[in-house]
Order: sequence, then structure tokens, then C-alpha cells
Amino acid sequence: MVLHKRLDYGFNGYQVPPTPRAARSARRRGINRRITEDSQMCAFDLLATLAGKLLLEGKSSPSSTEMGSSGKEQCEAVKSLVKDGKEEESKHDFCNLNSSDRSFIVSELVLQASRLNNCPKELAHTQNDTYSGPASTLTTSECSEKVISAEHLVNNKSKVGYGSFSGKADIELFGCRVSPGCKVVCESKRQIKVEPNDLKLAISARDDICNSKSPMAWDRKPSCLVSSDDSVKSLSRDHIPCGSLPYNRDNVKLVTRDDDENSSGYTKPSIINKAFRPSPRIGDRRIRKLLASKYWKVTPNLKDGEHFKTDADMKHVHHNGKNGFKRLRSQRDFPFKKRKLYHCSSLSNLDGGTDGMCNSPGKGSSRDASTSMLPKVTGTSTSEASQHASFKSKDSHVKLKIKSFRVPEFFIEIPETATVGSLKQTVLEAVTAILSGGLRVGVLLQGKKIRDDNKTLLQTGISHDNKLDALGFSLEPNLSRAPPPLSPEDCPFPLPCDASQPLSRHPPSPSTTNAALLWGTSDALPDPPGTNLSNFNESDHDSAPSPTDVSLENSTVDSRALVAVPAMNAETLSVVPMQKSKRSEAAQRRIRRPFSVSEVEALVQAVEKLGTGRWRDVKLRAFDNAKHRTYVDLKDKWKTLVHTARISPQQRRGEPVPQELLDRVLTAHAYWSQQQVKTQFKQQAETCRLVST
DNA sequence: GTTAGGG
DNA sequence: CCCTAAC
Repeated sequence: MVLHKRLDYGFNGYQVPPTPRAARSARRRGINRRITEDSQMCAFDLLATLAGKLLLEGKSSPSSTEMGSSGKEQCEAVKSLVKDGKEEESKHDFCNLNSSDRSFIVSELVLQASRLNNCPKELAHTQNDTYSGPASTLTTSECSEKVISAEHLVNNKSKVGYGSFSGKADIELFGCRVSPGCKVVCESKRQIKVEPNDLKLAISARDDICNSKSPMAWDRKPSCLVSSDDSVKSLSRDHIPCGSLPYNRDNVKLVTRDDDENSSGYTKPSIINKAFRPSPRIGDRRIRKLLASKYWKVTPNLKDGEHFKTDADMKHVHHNGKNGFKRLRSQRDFPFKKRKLYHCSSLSNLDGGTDGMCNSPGKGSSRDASTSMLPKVTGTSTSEASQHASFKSKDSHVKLKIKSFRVPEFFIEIPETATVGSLKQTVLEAVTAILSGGLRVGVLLQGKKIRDDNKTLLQTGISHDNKLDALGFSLEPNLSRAPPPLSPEDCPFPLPCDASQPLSRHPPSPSTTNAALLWGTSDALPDPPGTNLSNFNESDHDSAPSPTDVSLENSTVDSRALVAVPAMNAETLSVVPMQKSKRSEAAQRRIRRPFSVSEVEALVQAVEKLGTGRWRDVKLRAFDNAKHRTYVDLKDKWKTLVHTARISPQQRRGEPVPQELLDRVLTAHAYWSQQQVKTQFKQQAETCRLVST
């Protein structure tokens, strides 16, 4: 392990082995991909979505005594919100919840903020950034807090999730190719939708991860968590592991929905406290598969299935210089790039979908001197001009929807020998640290940061509907607080994934794109039938693994993504895309290059003529010019062809091979097998004859 | 270096 | 596709 080298899983296009098995194989051999210099720091561009929308709602006086009288009203309001949200959801269908998959995700957070009625007396209440006690004035800082608290809610749910053994909270890395399973996850678990060129981070929190370790009692049913109620307050404080959060959530309303529950979207707060129903679905197929998978292995130090038991174990693995060395460079070390985060104000989803509401003056100006994350442009706007009305309607309320937050940019250093599972774990830790460690929220109005935290929304103009579309929030690292150390409960084991996904967040550079295109078409060159078959020309692209694998086409990113994050411009990235230059030493697994039909035909034809035991001749005859096809490849392909021909067409995968070819395969295989037997028999007879004489 | 077969 | 034993 060369210390000065470092794996780069950034946008250079780390190519994960195409199959889990390949990943295992690669891991077994300690093969890893890109090596880059320190100067070429890459970073994940993580997209963390709150799996829903945040609603900021201003309310006149969310004091603790409010629940009695106006609580019902509030809940009714929430109810209507949920209803509206449902409409929106059904329309945009980004949170389809399969009834068989009761993933729980904080799909809506309704933050209640007090209205900014000018009330100088109460301004005194809200000094500083710490909002405490009942107040009836929402200052910008409170607004920030609410936003961030909401994020922490989500985040902490996620933490609970992955901390529990059932591992129901998923953090998943999506690559160019999204496996069907992951797709389902995306859709059913209300995870974020991701872009093929972006590193994908999906965080979901599910109710059924809650076990005895996580006393959080989230009810699946639509619930309204009004923390001004004392019991619920204790729940939100005690059971939601908000830990280091300084934020007061007394005003936080958590509204969850569940599509398969035909409900009005509101149940009495007390219901929330009812005992959590342990999910019997621990046997979730996926999880089961994961549990059985070898991906549990974190480092060579650990045996399969073994996972962290103690904090010391964690540290051992994490800081063992040889294998478990990981270093996370996070907030402190590197400035965050600005991220844009657009709130998409919408209460109800009516129709249409101009992104007017989501457009912010800061759009496009992702480069800013400060270190905050600016709102990210959300391409899929669910709001429209007509929603201004709904915005306006609730007179004294300011309702905002934040579609997603981006995780601040961070860097990861991980040894080559690390497993994919440990990489995931590292990312998970990093994200967790960032999200829970210390974030501040900045409020931007028309591109300008509102620094006076004591201003009311009314004073700043945030309450003006016509300015809401210019409102944005930025996440900023809170450098005053170090990320809390990760406890083993947080990450008792790496999150396995049943599908290794290529990580690529970098839009393919022109060169790689061309290579990929060439690469993709080289095999499809029509092979003139009857002519010399040895014309599978070497395309020489196998040595340049491109992030733009042809499998990209499989990565049909759901257009219903919660947030469509535009691919970053290549020029905005300060990282030199890795070409094949640096990949000299470490034995690189060859790119998988599926045989085209014409290649198969050539192979079949050659084998028909030469038989199954002369692969070198087959190679010379039919694939002489295809340097990337070795005779071992041809032999292997024949093997798989025979297998393919024997199985039912339904079981076949990949590019379908004409049945006619498969028939020829079987025929030839039978013939040559018979020949082999014959020759063996002859040989035996010969030897017997020789021995006897 | 080839071939065969398991992974 | 990779790996390896066997030839």
C-alpha cells in the first residue's frame, strides 16, 4: 500500500466491478481502481434528500399552551397539508409506497414557525441563534433552526436506521446503472432520485428499523407530531436521538404519511406514543440477502459476518494503519463548495410545473466565496405559479417547501484494500458526521444572505409571496462544533449492498464519452456474413474504463426524482479527470464486454469447424483482430453459450442470442463432445492395444 | 503457452 | 472475466 497514493472515488469514474461477484473477486485480490495524487482531491457530491419536503409554516403563537385550543386547528391544517401533499405525491409519484414495503420516511416535515408580526417585545425573546422558550416571533435564525432541525430529524432517523441490526435504513450508492432492486428501493422507500452522473446517496429512514435499540416510536400511520404537547415533546426530545443538537424543536411538527394507509393524514398526537410495532419484516428479502452476503466484511481484519461490537472495535478497524485506515476529511479541512438549494414552495400540488418558484436569483452562481451550500437547483419543480395563491391563503403563515438538501462536499480517503462495504461505511459515516455534526442554515433572499437573525420574516420580506421564490437556504458547516464521534451503535457494521454500483458523478469528459461510444459500437460492427470472420477489430478501449459505461442506459433516472440536480459542469470541477494514465501497475480487471451477436455467430461458426478443444485456433481464425478476446474468453463464451442454449429463454439475460445460433451451439457442442468421446475411446483402445502388445 | 474447469 | 491446475 503506497501511502501517498489514494483512491479516488470521485467523479473520475471509479468503476466498480460490474457484478457483486466481480467485486468480491476484486476485493479478494485487493484490486482497486483509481489512484490519484493528493493534489487531485475529489469529493463526493452527495445528494441527501430529506425524502420529502419541508414545509415551513409560520404560526402566530406556538406556545406550549396552544395545543389545547388551536391545536385542533393546527392539526386540521396539517391534515390538509398532508392531503395536499398526497395529491402532489400521487401526481408526481415520487414517493410511491408499495403496500408491501412499509418503508418509513420522513416524507413531510412541517415546521411551524411563528409569524413575524412585528412585535418588538417578543423580539427580545429571540436573541442569538438559540431559540428557546415560547415565542411568537419567528426570526430568520429560528427559521434556520427549524430547517436544520428538520434535517436532523431526518438524519437522525437515518442514523437509527443504519445503527440497528436489521439495517433497514439504507444508504446506497447509485451508479450509472441502477439495478432493478435499487430502483424499487428508490421508488418505494421514498429515497432520493439521483442522476446518473452524480454520485448518488440515498438516505432513507424506515420505521421498521426501529427495534429495541431504537425506542423511537414512529407510527406508520399518518401522524401529527405536535411537540407542544408535553408527551410528544418528550418523545421528540428523548426518543429522537438528536443528541448534540442545540436546536429546540418545540415547534417542530412532524407529519408523516403513508400512502397505503387510507387515512386522513392525521391522528391524535397521543397515538404517536403507542408502542412501536416491531416489524416482522426483518426477513426482507433484500436484507436477508445482504445479511448473507460477503459484503459484511469490512476489512481483511474481519471475518465474514463479523461486525463491530464495541467502540474499540470500530476504532481498531478504522484506525488500524494497515487495512482499516480511513481518513475522512470533512468540514474542517476543506471548504465546502457552495451548493444551491432551492426551496420549492408549494402547499398543494395543483398542476403544471413551471419551475418558477424554484428559480432563484442565485441560480447558476454556484461559485461563491463563502463556504456555504447554496440551494441547489431543483429541476423537478412541483410548484407552479398558481401556487402563489395557496401560499398567500394562509394569511399569517409562511409556508415553504424545501425539496432537498445537499450534503456538503467532503473528501474521503480510503485505502485501496478497502472493501466496497467499507467504502460505503465510510461515506455513511461522513454523511452522518456532516449532517449531525454541525450545520448551520443560512437564509438567502434574492441571493443575499440575511445575516440579521433577529429580523422577522415579515421584516425581511420572506413572507411576501412574490419573494418566496427568491428564498433559499444554505447549509454551512458549523466549524465550532466537531462532528460527534461515531459510536458503534451508529455504525455497527458496514452497510452491505447487493449490487455494486459504479460510482460516477462526473459527467463524462468528451474523451471518455467518445471512448465509450466507440467502445459501445465497436462490437456492433456488422459482420458481413460469409466473409472472413476475423474482423473484430480491436477498439483498444478496454484499457480505458469509462465512467460512461454502456450500462448507463440502464440508469434511467426516474424523472420523478425529488430533486433533479443538474450535472455539474466539468469546468466547475477542479479535478483532473483520470484517464488511463495512472492505471498502470495494479492489475486492472478488464472491462466486461458482452459478446455481440455477430461475435457469437463468428464463434459458433469457428467452433463448428474446429471443435471445442482448439480455442487458440478458434481465436486465430475468427477473432484474430479482436485483441480483447482471448482464447480463454472464447472458451468461456462458448461455455456460457452452451449454458444459455440449455436454459429457457425466460432465464436468459443480456442481449438475446438468436435461437438459431443457440441451436447451432447445441448441435456443435453435442457433435464435438461426441467426437471427444470418440477420440478418447480411440486413444484408450490404442493405449490398451499398445500395453497389451 | 494452451486447455479445462471452477469461481 | 478471473484464476489455476494440468498438460
